[in-house]
Formats: sequence, C-alpha cells, structure tokens
Amino acid sequence: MSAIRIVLAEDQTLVLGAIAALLALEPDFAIVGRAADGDAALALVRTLQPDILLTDIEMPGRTGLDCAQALAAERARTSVMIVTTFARPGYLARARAAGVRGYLLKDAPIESLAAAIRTVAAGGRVIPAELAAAAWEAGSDPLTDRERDALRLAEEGLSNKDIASRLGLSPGTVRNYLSDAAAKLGAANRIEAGRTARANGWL
Amino acid sequence: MSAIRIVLAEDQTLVLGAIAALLALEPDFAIVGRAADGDAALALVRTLQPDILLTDIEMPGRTGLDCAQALAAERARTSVMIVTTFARPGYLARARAAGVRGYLLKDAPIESLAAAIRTVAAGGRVIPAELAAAAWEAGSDPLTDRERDALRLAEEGLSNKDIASRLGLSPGTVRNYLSDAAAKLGAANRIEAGRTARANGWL
DNA sequence: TTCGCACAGTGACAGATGTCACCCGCCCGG
DNA sequence: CCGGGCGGGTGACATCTGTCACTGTGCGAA
Repeated sequence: MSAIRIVLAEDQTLVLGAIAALLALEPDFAIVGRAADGDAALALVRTLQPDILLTDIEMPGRTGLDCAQALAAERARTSVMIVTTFARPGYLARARAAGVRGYLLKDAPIESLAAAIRTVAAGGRVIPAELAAAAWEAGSDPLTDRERDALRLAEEGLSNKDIASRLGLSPGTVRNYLSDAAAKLGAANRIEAGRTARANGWL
Repeated sequence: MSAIRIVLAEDQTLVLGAIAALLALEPDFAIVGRAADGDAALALVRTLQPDILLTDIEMPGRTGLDCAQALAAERARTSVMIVTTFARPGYLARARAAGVRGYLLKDAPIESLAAAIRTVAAGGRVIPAELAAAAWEAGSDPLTDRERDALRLAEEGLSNKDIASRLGLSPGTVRNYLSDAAAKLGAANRIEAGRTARANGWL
C-alpha cells in the first residue's frame, strides 16, 4: 500500500515547517510539497497531483477557499482539506460549496489531524459537529454585494463620502446600504455591523 | 552536556503539537512541558524551572507578555522567548520591558527557531533587526490609560453613552478622550484610531 | 406579465460624533 | 511652589451617521 501524498499550504513558515515535521512522523504520509501562499499551492497541486491539499484559509494572494474553488472547477483528483484558526460559519459554508472534504480548527487535538487526513484519503468527509451546528444557527449571509463592499470600507474608518467616491456612488446611497446592513445584522451602527459580519465570515 | 529544557505555551493545540514535534527532532532539546494558556504556562514554569519558556502572546487568560512580566518580577531563572504572528511595535516594546530574551515571528524560517533557542540558552538575545527598526519608527505609545479604555470599547461599536456608563464617566468626557486619542494617532475618527492603535500593539 | 429584489438615488430629521475652549483638582518633578 | 500632565467635566457648534419615506431602473423567477 502506497503512502498518502500531501501538499501543505500555510503562510506562517514556522507553522508550516512544524506541521510538516509532525506529519512526517506518520509512516503512511508523504509530504510531497509545501507552499506559503495560495498561488504557489495551486501550482504545486497541478504538477504533483497529490491525494490531499491541506491548506490554511487566510494567506497572501489567493486564499485556501479560492484554491478549493479553482480545483473543484478543474475537477482535480486532489481532495482539499482546510485547517484554520477561525470557526466562522461563512467560511464553512463557502468551503462546503467549494467541495472541501475536511475542515479542521487549529485548536483541535493534534491526533485528530492525522486521523482526519486518513479519513479524507479513504474517500470520507470530516466536518466537526459543533462547527456544523454553529453554521446552521448563524444561517446564511444576508448581505448584498454592495452592502459588503460598503461595510468593508466602513470597517477601515472611511466616511460615507469617502466610501461613496471609492465605490462611485452617492453618499446618501452608502448611508442607506450601511443602515440596511446594520438592520439585517441586528447591529446598532456600522462598527458593530462590521464586527458581526466579520465574525460570521461574511466579509 | 545536558539538554536545553523547554516549556511551550500556545493556545492553538495543533500548532503546539506541531512545534513540539519539530523541536523534539533536535537532540539537544528536551520539551519538558506544554501549556495551552498563560496560567497553565506559569504554573508549569514554576514547578519545572526550565531553561526556556517559549510562548505565544495572544492566549486565553494571561498573555505571553503577562507571563514574562510575572516571571521577571519573581526573578525566575527561566528565560522567556516570544513567538507570535504579530510584528506590532508595542508588543516588542512591552516584551523588552518584561525582560524577554527572544522575539520571533511565526513567518520566520523554521531553522531560525532552533538557532534562536540555542542563542538564548547560551545567554544571548534574539530580536530581528527589521522589527527593532519598525518599533523605533513607530515611537512609543502616546495614549493615556483612560484613552486606551475608551478606545477599546469604541472598537466594539459602543456609543459614547454606553462607554461612559461602563467606565463610570460622563459621555462628554468620553467624547473628549476619543477625540484626543484620534488626534494623537493622526486618525479622522474613532474607527481609524482604534485600527491604528491595535496595529501598533497599543491596545 | 407581474412580483420581488438588488441597485441607485433624494430629501428630511434626530441623534451621535468630532472639535474647541475652558473649567477644576490632583500629583509629581524641577 | 509652580508648571505640566492626567483625570474628569461642561457647553456650544458643526458635521457625520442613522432612519424613514419614497422614486426609479432592470433583471429574473413564478
């Protein structure tokens, strides 16, 4: 029986190296490639055709979710697994939509990583029950594209006028979008709205 | 020659296990303890008296910087090293003040970790030059304690009135604090002020 | 074809926020 | 003992934000 061939993607080099060291201890795993950003990860997967791509979400350039989407579109033979710090419902939903086969949190017990990889390599799926439940409770993203755009800029402290000129809108329209977004999210103002949206992985 | 005795503290269990696996590969290192939060780390250091405490900053309960401060106050024999995601000048400044002997970023090359540990164990210090330079440029925290308090709550989207009642102040005073803070930080409003302060590690 | 909804805008109003001046008391360093 | 900084406060003012109502357009689904 041949080893499970794995490509790792993670922007924090120290963590990348450490996870590689951890997985290398398992006799049935072969770490065939490492990448520090999404574009490098995609390139590696395309040339190496591994069994598993184990990737972080938040990376410079292309995110792990972007990679999963791209590979799904190409009908690649590689199964994508996500390892992330964030238990955001929106991330999980996007991962599911992108055909991701495993979703793990970085504060999960270590043994669960190797176990999850074996499960996915055998054709299974790994999504923690608590996470799935939280995603269910949070529901789906209620925001429209323009509301998201406005909220992203508002988060950075821009005024309605500045946001309007960046988006090519009138300040009044921006005010309406942010007001709508806050209402949908049950927030009292743009700051709270931004925090809520981000916590849910909707930004 | 005996091994360098190390205690690791890191709240993301997966990363903790991975770093432990990585360091365990070095014959002159002995991982004598692991902790997933600051309080556990302190307790371990006090009983085990290791050569090195290698700790993250952002952890539940006590932060890595808090631990360093506590150990410095006790004149402990353990040297504290920080490994963190964030290159925030304020963090580095607080680390220096707490007698921290090494400060590494999680996106540093892997080999540098082992090298840094050996340097610190031999009585040296490890602070990356770029980080030190950035800290120099950013200058020191211009905020007063009350301004920081107000800014922290403002970040969460609370109104002046709510912040005032939480801090036991009048809303006008809160307004003044936030206005002062924004002026000191060169920000146009509370949101930008909060972002700037956080980016610098002043919150 | 009509309904709903995203997108875009205007106008009016209340309330929140930002700015400034100016007040007090306190403590600490020169 | 006097200045300066911090903590705390007031009042006035301008501007920004949040809320509502109401007007359109265009698209896609029933």
